[in-house]
Amino acid sequence: MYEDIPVIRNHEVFADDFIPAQLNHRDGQIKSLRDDLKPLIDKEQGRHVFIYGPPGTGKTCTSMYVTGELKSESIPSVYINCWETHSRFKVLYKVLEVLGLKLSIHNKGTATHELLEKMKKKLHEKSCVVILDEVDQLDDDKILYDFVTTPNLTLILISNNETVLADADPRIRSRFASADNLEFKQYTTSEIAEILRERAEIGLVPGVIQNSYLEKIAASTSGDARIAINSLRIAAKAADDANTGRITEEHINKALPTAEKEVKKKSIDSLNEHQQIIYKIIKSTSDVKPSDLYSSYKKECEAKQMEPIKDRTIRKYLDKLVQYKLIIASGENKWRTYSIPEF
DNA sequence: CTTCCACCGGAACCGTGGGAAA
DNA sequence: TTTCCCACGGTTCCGGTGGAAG
Repeated sequence: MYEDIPVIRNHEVFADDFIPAQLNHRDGQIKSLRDDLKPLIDKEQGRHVFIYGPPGTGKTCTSMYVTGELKSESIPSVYINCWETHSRFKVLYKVLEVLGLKLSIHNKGTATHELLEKMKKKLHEKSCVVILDEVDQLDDDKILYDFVTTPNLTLILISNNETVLADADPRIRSRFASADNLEFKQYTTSEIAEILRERAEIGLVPGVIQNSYLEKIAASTSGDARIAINSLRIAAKAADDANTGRITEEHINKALPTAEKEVKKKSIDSLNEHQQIIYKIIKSTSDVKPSDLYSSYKKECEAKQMEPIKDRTIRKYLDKLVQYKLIIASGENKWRTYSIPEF
């Protein structure tokens, strides 16, 4: 009989969507965000917000933290990740769902404009906040116009890219001219270390990890809190599985590269069969020319006895892979080549 | 200078699947 | 049930771009 020596006390603490009770190192942004949304409490129009900054800087977390505070004022907020929910229809559908509108429709058979009308009617009497995470993944910016012309709806747009709105419809841009622009800079190494300490304190059994290990993780994750927290989670899980009762340096060393790969693997897994073939070809041939890519792809399909998709669709897929940052497209027209990013 | 070539990407279109009204 | 409606993913069509070849 083995004695179980747990290391992890609370798994939720290490989940991507965990919101700590006390959010540190983002005081300025939290205050701005609160001010922007404050009018809602007095049944007035809030100020739209545009949040930008590199991954793992607390953009999503901070938004959820502040909008969470509005719950006690019974102001609902709708969080939408535009990676998963990217069509105008689906976004509206989700908003209605959260607003508690009973929808007899499941998915098909209802016109988008009908959903829009329903939403506008509902928001006549009630205000709400809509958070659009990864806005640049929307496949149609009409939805932004829909939102911006809906009274009592305050938008929080989140993106890695500071310039997403630059080529949006001018009517959207003008509405966003008065929006609050909030920049989230990369965390410093010591800030990451402190965030890890906070998580360890509530998520791990006391004393199972040395401070210096937390600092080691912090130092090797270049300001990305999500990767840092995932590293800690993976190391803790390994210690739990090995039943060592504490996290060793070896656990840390193994966890660091795994955490970075995890994100990539997740997106590769979500690709369809054709996209995976294309990805593999690019991976095995550096700087592939489009014509070579098409022919290799067709050959591969023949070998697998599957119907190849058309070139135009391949181009659409390539576009998607570039957005996922799984591949890099360099050069224009004739000189276009595709390759896999370094590291 | 004109034609050709390889590629890009917008727009319209089409078949499919599934809910809803008749 | 049948008929209609509609979102969605993929396809068809095609104009544009810019260097190379004639």
